[in-house]
Amino acid sequence: MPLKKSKVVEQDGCLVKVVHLDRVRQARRAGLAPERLERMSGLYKALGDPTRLTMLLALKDGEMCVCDLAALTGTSDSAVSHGLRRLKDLALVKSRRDGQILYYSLDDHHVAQLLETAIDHLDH
Amino acid sequence: MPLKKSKVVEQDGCLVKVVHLDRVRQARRAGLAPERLERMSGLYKALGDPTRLTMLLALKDGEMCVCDLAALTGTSDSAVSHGLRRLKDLALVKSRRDGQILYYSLDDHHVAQLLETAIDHLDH
DNA sequence: TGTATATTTGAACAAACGCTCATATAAAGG
DNA sequence: CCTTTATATGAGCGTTTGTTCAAATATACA
Repeated sequence: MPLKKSKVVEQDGCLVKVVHLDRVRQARRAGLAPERLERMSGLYKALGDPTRLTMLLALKDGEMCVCDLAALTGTSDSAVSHGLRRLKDLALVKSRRDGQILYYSLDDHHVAQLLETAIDHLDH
Repeated sequence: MPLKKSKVVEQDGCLVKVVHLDRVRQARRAGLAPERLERMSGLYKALGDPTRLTMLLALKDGEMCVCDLAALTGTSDSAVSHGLRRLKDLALVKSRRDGQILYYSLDDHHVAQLLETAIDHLDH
């Protein structure tokens, strides 16, 4: 079997070495637009923090308010509030006010599914 | 409708205020073990970087070698290698050697599913 | 064996992150 | 109104992160 050799090609005005130029081009075509890629990694980044993740997993079973989530996660109300804002900006959670209390819950069923899929992967 | 009031309870030797103590206790029971939570957030953290995410999305369509991924992502071979090691430690990718070249691919179908689920969420 | 190619590894450093603290807003009740 | 309670917000700060650079492996080939 003949072994592959690398070529040096121009890319954005720079010289770059590649082994499978066709494969790289295909990946570039199939890849996400920069804006969507940024959104997608931002989504994962938000989920990649134990505190925020604990909140989301808890909200899978029903709505909770800020100070309950603070008691659960063992951090301050402030930290929880900061975290919830990020999750809300990404449409992962939504809130409902009842008097002074804001009840947070998962934004839609996609979010729970997102969590389930990752949990499935945990067991190898 | 009577509005909820917060209680102050003891937790780990500290005083913490909660509104729905029962709800917090339920969430604590249902929650993941610390070790699994850490693994899960570590998984998301690995996906939460544009460079690594670009690699994974590209590998969905077939295996690629390090320098191809470097050309695709616009970073150095070294950066790609560092990234791939993290993904490999989390069983997100696997590698196969053919001569001097290492071909990386998604570890199993779960990974592609993990990516698809997130892409679905992107469109609201 | 010696050179070239492909990838890995560790240290170093700037950038991004999550928390805390102090302060601000919002709603309820006296 | 004024106070209390629940949450939000911005600045500051120590930690983590991703990249680069230099040097180390590993395989192929002359």
